[in-house]
Order: sequence, then C-alpha cells, then structure tokens
Amino acid sequence: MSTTFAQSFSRSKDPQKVSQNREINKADKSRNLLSIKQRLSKSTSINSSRVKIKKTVIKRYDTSLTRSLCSYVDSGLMNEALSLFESMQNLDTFHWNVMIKGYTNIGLYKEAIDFYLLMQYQGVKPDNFTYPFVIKSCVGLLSLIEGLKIHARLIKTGLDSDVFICNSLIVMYGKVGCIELAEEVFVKMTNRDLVSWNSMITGYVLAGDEWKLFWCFRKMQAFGLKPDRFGIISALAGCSLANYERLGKETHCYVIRGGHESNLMVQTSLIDMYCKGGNLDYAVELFKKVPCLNTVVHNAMIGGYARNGCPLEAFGCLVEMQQSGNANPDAITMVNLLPACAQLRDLFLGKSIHGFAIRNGFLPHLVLETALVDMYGKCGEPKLAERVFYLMKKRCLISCNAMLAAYVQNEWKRKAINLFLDIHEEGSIKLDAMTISSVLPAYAELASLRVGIQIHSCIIKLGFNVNTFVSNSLVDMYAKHGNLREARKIFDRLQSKDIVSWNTIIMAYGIHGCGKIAIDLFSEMQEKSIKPNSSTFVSVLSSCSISGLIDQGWEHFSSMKTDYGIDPGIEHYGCMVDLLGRSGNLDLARNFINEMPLVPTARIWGSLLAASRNNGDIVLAEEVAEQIFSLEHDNTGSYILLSNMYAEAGRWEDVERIRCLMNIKGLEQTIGTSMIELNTKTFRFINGDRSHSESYMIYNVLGIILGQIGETMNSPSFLRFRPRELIRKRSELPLTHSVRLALCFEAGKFVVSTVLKRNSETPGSEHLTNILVRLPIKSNMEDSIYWHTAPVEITVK
DNA sequence: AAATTATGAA
Repeated sequence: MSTTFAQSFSRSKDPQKVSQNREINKADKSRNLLSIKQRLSKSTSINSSRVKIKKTVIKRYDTSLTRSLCSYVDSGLMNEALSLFESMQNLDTFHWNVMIKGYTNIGLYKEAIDFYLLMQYQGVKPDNFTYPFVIKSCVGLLSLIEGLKIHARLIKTGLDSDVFICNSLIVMYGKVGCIELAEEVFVKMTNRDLVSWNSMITGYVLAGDEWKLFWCFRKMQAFGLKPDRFGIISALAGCSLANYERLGKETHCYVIRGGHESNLMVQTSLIDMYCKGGNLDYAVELFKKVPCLNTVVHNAMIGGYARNGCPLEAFGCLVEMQQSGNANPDAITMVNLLPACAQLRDLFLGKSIHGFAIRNGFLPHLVLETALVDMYGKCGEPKLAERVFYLMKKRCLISCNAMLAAYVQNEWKRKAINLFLDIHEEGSIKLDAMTISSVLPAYAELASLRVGIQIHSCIIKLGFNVNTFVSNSLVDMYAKHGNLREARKIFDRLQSKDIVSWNTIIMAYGIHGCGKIAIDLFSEMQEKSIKPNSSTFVSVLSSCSISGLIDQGWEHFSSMKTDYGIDPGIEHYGCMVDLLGRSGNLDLARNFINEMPLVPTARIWGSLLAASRNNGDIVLAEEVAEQIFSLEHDNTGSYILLSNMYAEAGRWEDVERIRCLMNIKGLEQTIGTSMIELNTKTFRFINGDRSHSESYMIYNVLGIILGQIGETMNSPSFLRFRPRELIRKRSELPLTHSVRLALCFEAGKFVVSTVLKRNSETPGSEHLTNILVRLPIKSNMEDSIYWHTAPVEITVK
C-alpha cells in the first residue's frame, strides 16, 4: 500500500503547478499592493481629475472607456484598471464602485477600503452599491472596528434600510463573531428576503448555536419562505454541530423535497454531515453516487474516513482522487490526511505528506502547519513538531495548543512550561481552557507545588476553574503533588463531573494507597449512574493492587467484561499481574501471563520482575529479564534490578557480567532523585544521601520516625562500604530512600522553624525528638517500601 | 451600467 502512496505523491509533482501555486501565494499580491500605495500617495493626479469633472459637467459620458474599465476589473487586472482610472475624466460614483469591487474581488481588502475613504475625501458620495463591497472587505480583514465605523456612517446617511446593505452587515457581524449585532440588524429590518434569513442562519453556524439556527430555519418557513440551497447547506452544517441523527435525516428530506440533490455543494455538505455524525456508511453511499467528484468532495470523504478511525481508507480515497484525474489534492487534503498518519503512528507517511506539501507550494499555511505539529507530536517526534512550529510565519492559539500538547505527550515538560509562560507573557495570543489543560500535566509531573498553586490562582483569575477539563487536570496535579485534600476539594466543587473526573479522583486515592476510598468512590459513581469506561477500571484495579485488595481486584476484573461489556486491555492485565505479584503469588502471576489472550509487553514482564525481586526469586527473575531484553534490549531498569539481585545473593561474577553487558550496549545507570521544595528553594536527594549540609538533622529525624513505625537503622552501614556488607546495605536501602530523606528534611525544617518562632532558640537533638514523637503522622507508612510518594502531613497543635 | 448568502480545515 505504501508504495502506491509514494507513487501517487511523486506522480503529481508537476513543476508548473508548483510555480503557479507559489505565485498565487505571494508575488501578485505584494506587487499590486506596492504600486497602489505609490499611486495613491500621488493623489494630485486624481485631484486634478476631480477639477476636470467640475469643469466638464455637461460633457458626454465616455461609455467605451467605462466598458474597458469594467472588463479589466472583471478579469482581475487591477493594475491596468488603475492606470485607466487615473487617466479617465468624468469620474462618478459608478467608476469608484467598479474599482472598489475589483479590489474586493481579488482580496486586496485594505486597498478597497482606502479607495472608499479616498472617494469621500474627493467629494464623491458612496451609494447603496458601494457598501456591499466595502463591508465585504471588512469581512476579509476581519476588522470589526472598520465595520462599526461604516455601520455608523450608514445610519447617518440613512442607507441602513437597504436590504442588500443590511444583508451584508448580517454576514459581517456573523463572521467577526458578533452574532448579537447581526441579530440586532436582522430584527430592525422591515423587509427581509431569503438572503437575510440565510445569512442569519450561516451566522448561527459560525457561532455554534444550533438551537437558534433551527429556530430560524423553521421561522422563515412560517413566514412563507422556502429554504433554498444556501439555507439548507447551513442547516446541514448545523446538524453536524448538534450531532442529532434525526435532525440530519430531516434536513436530508428538505434536500430531496427541494430538488437540491443534484447540487454538488449540497452533496458535499450531506457527505460531511454523515461523516461528522459517525454515519460513515451513509456518507460512502452518497459519495459513490456523486457524478463529478471534485477536490472538496474528496476532502470531505478523506476527512470522514480519518475522523471515523479508518486511516487506510482515507489514503485509499487519496489514490482514487489522483487516479480519477479530475481533482488534485490541495492543502486541506493534507490537513485531513495528517490525523490518519497519526492514527497509524506512521512517521514515514507523515513525512511523505509534509514533503508533498512543500513540493506543491502549500506552505506556509497556518492550518496545515498546525496539523503537522499535531501529527509529529502524536508520532512521538516532538523535535520535528518544534521545528515546524518555530518555522511558522504566523501562529495562533490552536497552533500553540498543538505544540504544547506535543511537548506534554512526549514528556518534554520543561519545554511545555516554558512555551506556556512565553505565550502568557507575550500576551498577543489569549489563552483558553485547552491551553491550560494541556500544560497542567507538565506542572503535575514537575516537583514544584508552589508553581502549581500559582497556576491554580491564574486559572481562577481567568475564570477557567469552572471548566471540567481544567478541573480534571487540577485534581490530577494536586494528587500527584500529594495534596489529596485539595484534589478532593476541587473534585467536590466541580459542577459538571464527567467520566474523566471520576477516573482521576479514583486514581488519586489509589496512588496514595487509599484503596478503600477509591472503591467507595467507584460505587458512588455507579449510584449516580455514570457508566465506567476502560480507564475507570485501570484506576480501580491499580487502587486494588497498590492497597493489596486482592479479592476485590479479581471481582472488578471479572465484572468488567460480564457487567459492563468492556474487554480487558493490556493495561488491565498489567494491573492484575501487579496485584498477583504484590500478593507474593509468583506462580499464579506467571500462569496468568501465559494464559492471557494478549501478547505480553515489556511492562507486563517488568511487573513480574519487580515481584520476583521482592520475593527473592532469582531464577524467575533471570527468566523474566530474558523476555524483557528480547523486547527491549535497552531496558536499563531491568539490568539494574537483576544486577542488584545478584549482589544481594553475593553472586559478584554475575554482577560484573551485567555491568559489562550494559557497557557494551552503552547503557548508563540512571540515578533516581527526590526533590522537595521549601521556601522557594528546591532540594534534591539521592538514596542514602549525606551530602546535604543538614544531614545530621535529617538522619536524626529519620531515626526518630523509624523508631515510631518499628523500623531500625544500623547507622554505621552507610558510612563505610565493604563488598561483604553489600547484602545488608542493599536490604537497608529502602530505609534511607531518597523520598524518605526529602520528607525528613521537610519535617525537620518545619519543626525547627516552629520551635524557633516560639522560643527564639535553636532546638537541640532531644528537643527535636520530643516534638517529633508527639507529632501525629497521618499516613499508613508501613504499607509501602517507601512511606509514601507524597509528603507526610504533619500538624503541630 | 452594478450588489448581498453556500461545500472541505487544526
């Protein structure tokens, strides 16, 4: 299949077409623009012609010159038209209108408005024919301010009752996003024609207000007007907005009854509607019946295949389009194909499309570039996404959001946060809820709760705290930072909880070892008749696994399929292996893996490897590691784990062998660190760390807390290192785990500062003990090899 | 002498 794509890409590489496209893109526009500005500044020549108008009022109209002017304008030859215009005498409103129309039609909106201003300056009065063009130019510039000025002028001159002008105004306000103003114009009109209604309906499509759209659609019929193809096309767009299947079919009936079935644009809209409503079969049926397929219909179908999870069919449609010879792919075709590449995770295909777009002169193109950023992000290539992003000439909110998502999906958290801050500080692009919920996972993973709280207040200021997506990310962020209470508070206050909200809060309790609360929340969710999805069960099963709720884990695992019809995925099997491994039942875990219907991944085996280490089963560990290395030869963690197990067993030759293997493969041991933030400073600890200047205090605190939970530390062992003591050193390692050291540092500092505030003297070691022993330490520390991934809550009465 | 509304897009 991929050779067909490659062939079809290279076949249409036509140098002539490429140069044509490029020319349209830039050359013409800039040339025109320059000459007009130069000529407009020489207003003396036009001035003199005005003088001549006054002198020769009686002189007969030169119709042949006027006719030439019109034909230049109609063929888009504005330079020639301008020369003729300047040389002409007897210029009246009609000539000016022709010029304004010409500039509007070729997209030189600024020049059209300049001409409109100039004609007034020259004393020529604009009439009802002038304004539709001028208003269209405002739409082209998306300039509400110019539009409002013109509207004011219309009210002053009394032209605001002209139906054509009012219709233009409705279109303008609809397109610049001021639907209320469009409504105002519409309501004030005394005679509304079909175009007025159609324009209003189109405005509602753009505003995304399908309710008012259909209200309008019905109201116009009550006034005795029959919807034509314009209104029907908008209504079809409204159906995909609303996603009402019945409404779509109802509107399809209008098409048939009105006899619009043969109209290509109507056919396209119908296909698009059925695609967006997920009714792909209907769309394909209609697509097959279209007699002359153009680029747009193909694009609608390609987009439909892509959005309905049929990426290969999307490419099939591209090949059909190229083989038909009637239609050529354009920039939008590329935009529609890129999500298909992302779904296939096929980087080669994505790059082919990128190359095709470059060769055909489609770039620069804001939407296409954004789609490229999105595709590279989803194909796991944040570097390429970044490259496209920073080469873009223009960027908008959506392109920034796409880049942020690409960073976050690929774990480039720092970059995501920096980009977010850049956008925020630069200020020209206004953030939305999507921006925030894209970047929050990056804040959740990085160790600074302080900055997370800053973002939270920023969210409240911007009013995004009511948004469900944002709140879900916030719940996750607080949970990952160990502040379960705040996470719960946000969850409880959230007005409209969706399935993600529930999944997140269940997982939050799960990762903190509060399996019971997690399961209670799961029941509560079911009582509220919210249907769990596949991710819900990942949350529930991990909660059971972490808290050692073996029976409940099995219950939920089997009820997934029987009660909810959800087939367990690889991640669910992973949770179960974890559960069995934690319970120490290695044989069961192993049989479970062998009997599961899916091919085990490295992560599944990794779960069993961890379990075999905790149970000291070195034979199983070796076997499992073999499986992992066959899947991922560079899995550093597994090498280290195996090496540690050999060390614990005193098998030094094997330790050495593993180290050599790692050297050969160029793998380095990564050192895990734990960070904690105190008074705006970040402190980093490694396991058994003694490098901190306050290590004495930290180990003091550690000793005290260990005493409270019944663990003891043979203090000298970490001071010296002798191979024979390695066994003990290894088994003691969790005692001085980096997470514990970080927490003890925080606890100690807290006590010191509290005591200092009270007594204004430095507390001694005994002092510290006295206070720490009395501290209520809230957490079930014994449950885990570390106490917790989250800070321990310490309160002093 | 002349005008206004439509299809596919992240």
